[in-house]
Amino acid sequence: MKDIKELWTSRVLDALENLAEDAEIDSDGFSSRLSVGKPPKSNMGDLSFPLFPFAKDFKQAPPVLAGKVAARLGGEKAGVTIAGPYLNIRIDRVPAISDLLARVESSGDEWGFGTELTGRKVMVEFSSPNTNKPLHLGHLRNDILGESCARIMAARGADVQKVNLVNDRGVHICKSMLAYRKFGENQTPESMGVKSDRFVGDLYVRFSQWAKEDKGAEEEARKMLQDWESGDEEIHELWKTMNGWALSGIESTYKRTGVSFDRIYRESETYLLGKEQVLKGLEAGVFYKDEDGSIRLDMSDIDLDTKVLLRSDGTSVYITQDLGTAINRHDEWPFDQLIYVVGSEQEYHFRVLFYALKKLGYPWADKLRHLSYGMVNLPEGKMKSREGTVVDADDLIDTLSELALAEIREKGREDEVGDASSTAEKIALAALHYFLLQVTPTKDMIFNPEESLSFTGNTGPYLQYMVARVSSLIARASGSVRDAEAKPELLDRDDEWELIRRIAEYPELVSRAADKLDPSILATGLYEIARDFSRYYHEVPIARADDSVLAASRMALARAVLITLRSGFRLLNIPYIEAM
RNA sequence: GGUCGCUUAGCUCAGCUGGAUAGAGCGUUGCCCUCCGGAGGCAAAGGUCGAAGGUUCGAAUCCUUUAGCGAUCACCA
Repeated sequence: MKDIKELWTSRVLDALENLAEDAEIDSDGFSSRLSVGKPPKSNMGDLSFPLFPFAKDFKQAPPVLAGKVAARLGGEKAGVTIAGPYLNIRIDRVPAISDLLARVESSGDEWGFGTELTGRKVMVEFSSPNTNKPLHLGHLRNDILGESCARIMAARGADVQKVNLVNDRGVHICKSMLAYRKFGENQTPESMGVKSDRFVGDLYVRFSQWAKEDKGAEEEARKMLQDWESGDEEIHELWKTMNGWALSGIESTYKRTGVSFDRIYRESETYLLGKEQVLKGLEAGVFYKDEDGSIRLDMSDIDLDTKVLLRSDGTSVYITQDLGTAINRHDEWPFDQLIYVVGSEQEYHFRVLFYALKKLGYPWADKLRHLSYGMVNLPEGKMKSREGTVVDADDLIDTLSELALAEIREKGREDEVGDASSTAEKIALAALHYFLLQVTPTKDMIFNPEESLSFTGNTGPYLQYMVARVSSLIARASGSVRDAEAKPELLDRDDEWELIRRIAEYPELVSRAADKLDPSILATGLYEIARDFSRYYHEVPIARADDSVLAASRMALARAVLITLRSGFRLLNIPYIEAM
């Protein structure tokens, strides 16, 4: 379809340039002014070229010009019509259908893949959990964005490495450790029968309560951090144990949601990095020593203030280690792009970080990118851990899963589904992931628990349902339909052509999603295919069409729909199920 | 206060480089199971695209101003 579009664009351009030549008009810049669109109604054609931009050159009204171009392109016989100032093109359907169906079939699981990113090494950092509490809804958005973007870029040929920088040290980590010492009574997640990351998280909450009553709590936590940094053995033992609990719990959530990493970095191993770089920068004169003794970055070039890179006592701040880790990573794996999937509240931080690296003279500094995603808010407002309004990731998936299971039972589909609880879990993940991905990443979104649990309308389960229906349609096709050979010329309905067009555009959607780091482009596209197919399915008999050749032709279309949806599911990390 | 972002139907969101009558889902109202899976389909109602200027043949889209909301501006992470 893309080729056809390009072909017609150049034909129209040629026609315009020829006309210009005849009239001795300068045709420079015509190509940049020629745009291609889609007529509002499909019966008007498949491609449209507005001719307003050339009216001035020719000193002719756009409709007159459109008529001349149309005539030159062969007029109606060639599929070219005019509608006022628009030049509309009707694509020759039969060869396009036959070509597309063949391409989808032969690509199979790799339908939608491409090569424009081949050879590019892309590192994607996401998730970044703290080892003092379980994952929450905000992490789920982060995780699915990172995972999905990684898969989409890989589909377009990139060599992707997914990394996770675990925040496993610092005063907040000490807080849950301190709470354990004070209130833990040597219990373990096993002895309490709670998920291990939840166990640690509960202690963190316990600390906050204690700190409210006792002003000395914060001070004790700071003291503990100092002891940790000086290598106190007992504290390190406790730290290892509790981090192990937190991490194994978090990892089981990753596993549950289908998120994975190629490399896990721990802040406890990286937090000392960067100091050297800052000192080198000071020597080179790109940073300066303030009169208070701290080493700073002057950002007046980009209209920002100054930023401390090293404290006056010589210790690191947050950005120091980020400088160090970025440099380390590039040394280890010279990436062409490094994408940080981090909330929009850290935009300032990344501006500073990228600027500092540029000042240090690293040419790859402009290959860094902050994929800044918006906050997930609740209808009542922000999620706040202090107020206990944070939505826990596991709880949320549990709830979704229970609802899905209840739905399966209510519909009496337990037998057809096989393992009902595992199917329910897959439906829950589809609901969750699709909900989080259908919104443009950069925008804040509102998560209404009741509404988002809905399984009807534009939702993940709706897409799964369509896939399940098509799957069973294909699985139950009779032998005569199976054996018959599809004839593209029998797919002559407008709704069939519309479906073909959407399927044909799918690879471009994947490509655009990769380029913009925006899976919502794909999510919307998949929904439209599913919706159109659903309408078609209601409208015409497919497997039960009048004769087996017609049935086989429609089945070929159904198969193309299935292949496309399944491909999209993989890229969006939405589980595929054959029955629900 | 500075910087960045957001504002489209009652609600949640689409709207590709400016192009023909601004689209979905939910909710509301009314239809459709002798028919391949009703977690479905069809239809109706619902909009001065926050406001005001400007650029343009043409603006939800670009520019300026302005209002409301949010984030951010630590020797915190």
